[in-house]
Amino acid sequence: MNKTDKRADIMDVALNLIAERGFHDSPMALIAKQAGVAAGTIYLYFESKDELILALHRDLEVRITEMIQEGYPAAASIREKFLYMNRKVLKYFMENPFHFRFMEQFFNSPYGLSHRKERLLGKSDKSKIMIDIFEQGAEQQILKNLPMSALFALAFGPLQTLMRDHILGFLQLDEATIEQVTQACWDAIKK
Amino acid sequence: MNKTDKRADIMDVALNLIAERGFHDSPMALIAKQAGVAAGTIYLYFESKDELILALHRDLEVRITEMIQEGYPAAASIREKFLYMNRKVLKYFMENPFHFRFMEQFFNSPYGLSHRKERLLGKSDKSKIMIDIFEQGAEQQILKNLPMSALFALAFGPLQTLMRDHILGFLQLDEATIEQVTQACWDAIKK
Amino acid sequence: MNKTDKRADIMDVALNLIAERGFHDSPMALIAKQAGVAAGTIYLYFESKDELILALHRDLEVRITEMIQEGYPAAASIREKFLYMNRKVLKYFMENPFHFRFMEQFFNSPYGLSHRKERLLGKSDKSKIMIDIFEQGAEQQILKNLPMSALFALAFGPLQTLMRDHILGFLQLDEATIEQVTQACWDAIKK
Amino acid sequence: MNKTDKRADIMDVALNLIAERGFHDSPMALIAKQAGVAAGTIYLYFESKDELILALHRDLEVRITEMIQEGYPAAASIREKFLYMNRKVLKYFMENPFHFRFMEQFFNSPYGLSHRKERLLGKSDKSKIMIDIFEQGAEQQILKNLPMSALFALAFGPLQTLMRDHILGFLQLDEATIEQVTQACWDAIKK
DNA sequence: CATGAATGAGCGTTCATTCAT
DNA sequence: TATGAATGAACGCTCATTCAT
Repeated sequence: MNKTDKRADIMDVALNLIAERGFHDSPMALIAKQAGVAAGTIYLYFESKDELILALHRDLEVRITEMIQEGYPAAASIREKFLYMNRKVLKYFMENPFHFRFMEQFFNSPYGLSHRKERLLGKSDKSKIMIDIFEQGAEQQILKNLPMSALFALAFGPLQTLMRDHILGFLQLDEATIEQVTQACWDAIKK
Repeated sequence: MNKTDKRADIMDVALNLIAERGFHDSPMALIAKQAGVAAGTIYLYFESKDELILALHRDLEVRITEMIQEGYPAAASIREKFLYMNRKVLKYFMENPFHFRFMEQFFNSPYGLSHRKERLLGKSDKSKIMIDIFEQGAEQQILKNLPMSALFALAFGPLQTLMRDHILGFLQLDEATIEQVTQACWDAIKK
Repeated sequence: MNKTDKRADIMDVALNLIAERGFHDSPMALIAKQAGVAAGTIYLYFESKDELILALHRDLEVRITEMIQEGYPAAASIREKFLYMNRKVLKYFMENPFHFRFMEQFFNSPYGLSHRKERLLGKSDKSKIMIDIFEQGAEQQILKNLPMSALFALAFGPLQTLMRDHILGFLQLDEATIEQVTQACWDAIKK
Repeated sequence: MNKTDKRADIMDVALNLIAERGFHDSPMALIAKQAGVAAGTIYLYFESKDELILALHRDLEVRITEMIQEGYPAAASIREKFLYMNRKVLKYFMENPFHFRFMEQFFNSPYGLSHRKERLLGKSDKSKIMIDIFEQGAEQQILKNLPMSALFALAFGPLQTLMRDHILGFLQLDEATIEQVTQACWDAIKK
């Protein structure tokens, strides 16, 4: 087992534990035990628990960005781009509910706050596609004349609520509903 | 200072602390100190930290429910009812950002989960207006043919995201934007 | 309700609580509540929890001493005196199991230790009858030639063990068994 | 210092503290301090204070059982077996007064009660020798016709009382007295 | 690199006692 | 006398982090 393996094991276990139980109910000792390493070993790969959590978040962000970019119909209409992205994000989180739960925990914690504040100026890669869609939409007068973060809220807020309900078992998302909701989000932002 | 004062002081301090720092970074000792009482005093009014948190939630729920019902245009069209409610909720949370932050913390914790599970069967008063709007809308074929929780997500998901951004300072919500967003939410759910 | 009533209520409740749950699981607040008085009221009658406990012990000691002396066959043979006393003590505690449990708790605590140490010199009233029996027995060469505390142990140790088992439900003491055990204790000390 | 050392240190200190001061006047912090470890360290070896206490009891029970069985005259007469055991127990506790005090505390607490209740059905090893003696005695018509717990009380109750007095300094037990008392206990149970 | 025993500050909670009313 | 709200030291216990091996 090489260095990368152990690091990956730790991250994997930590992601799942935190997604299921939250930061404060995921002690380092438990993460270590489930990852099959000693408690001290985690500190060879991560400076602190905070660093581990931030690393997990960075990791997820990269994976999600890549996922969105893969197969992105760069040449299609704004509407099609939007529907594509929305569908894809929804399906990704349905297939990876722990990633969704982790992200929710993250943004609902001091980590998330400072993270977002840092990103305010230099926009992240993740947002690039969003900006692509929303700015093009504004130029072409296709979208409502709203601040970008308002468009963002209208486009993704519902997905977040929906995912939460789905993961907690309050709702069964099927293909047809996903399609309708995705379309409804478009209705919300289009002019 | 009478009994109610002290209880109210504790709740007030706890609400603000928890809204700003989360449950796990709001020790009882700190709540007590900021409320100007001894640590043990909190336990005269609340059985445990959990009970304090649940009491805060119950309290907020009542206030929010009352706020929505106040001036509710029961005789108006569904669209007008919806716009009224959405606007009002948004304004309330803008004026009481700590209430919003607390609620977010609450629903993103074991408390919130079990709370929602309990409410699944016997719908709460809070939801009554929602159900009023959504069920009437379905009957009158005005709204999209979606599960109620999907409609709920489309109607309120954006507000949540928006509020978060507003509170964290990423966005300045003004009257005009509120009006546009509210309208956009209606576009999302209407047929 | 006069002063004595309240004092008596507090002592009564405290005795029962302590007998059932022990000293440290009988908070003053609970004693007060069950006695129908305020917590502070106890301190009008007793300086502290310790004083309350010591008062309870003194009270019981008096009652038990009186009980033994009542009907004591001062003119009978040593054997009959002894059997009388042993039977009577056993029956008393069977009828007042909480008194027994309290006494056990008491002697098994710092209170009991210091209490006994104090009594070492000036013998208590309680022991007077014992001394009567044991010293007479020694003079008349009826009893084994043992230190008084050894005789005491042989005469009462078994009763204590038996009472404990009886109260905890490990044994059902009936008249016949009491008679046999009492006789057996005599066998142990007689020459 | 190896793992066993630290565990043993903690147990040793806890035994002595509890024997002298009782369970609720022996805080974990004090045990830790006297054992030369940090408070948290105790929890590496024992799940809780309760577990520590139960472990102490189990440990003592084993030692005492072994002590009794060592040199037990299995082939001798019932009387000799009984005298052997009684003498040995008495001497053991005289040499290890803290073990006696601990056991007293233990059986005079919720721990002891539930422990005895559990043992009522599946008799413990410790009792095996007792049962050996008492049942054989009953069969051979040597002992009084009494319930086993009554015989037990007559045989050991006095030792308990005696030990208590000895440890508290109210009585100096010498060889001759031990012998006489042991014999007196036999007188109490024999037919 | 890896271990895991050890640390100790900090947590939620209890309760004997006080004191303003 | 009587109250009971208020106190705060002390408790059992957790866990992120360190360091000798």
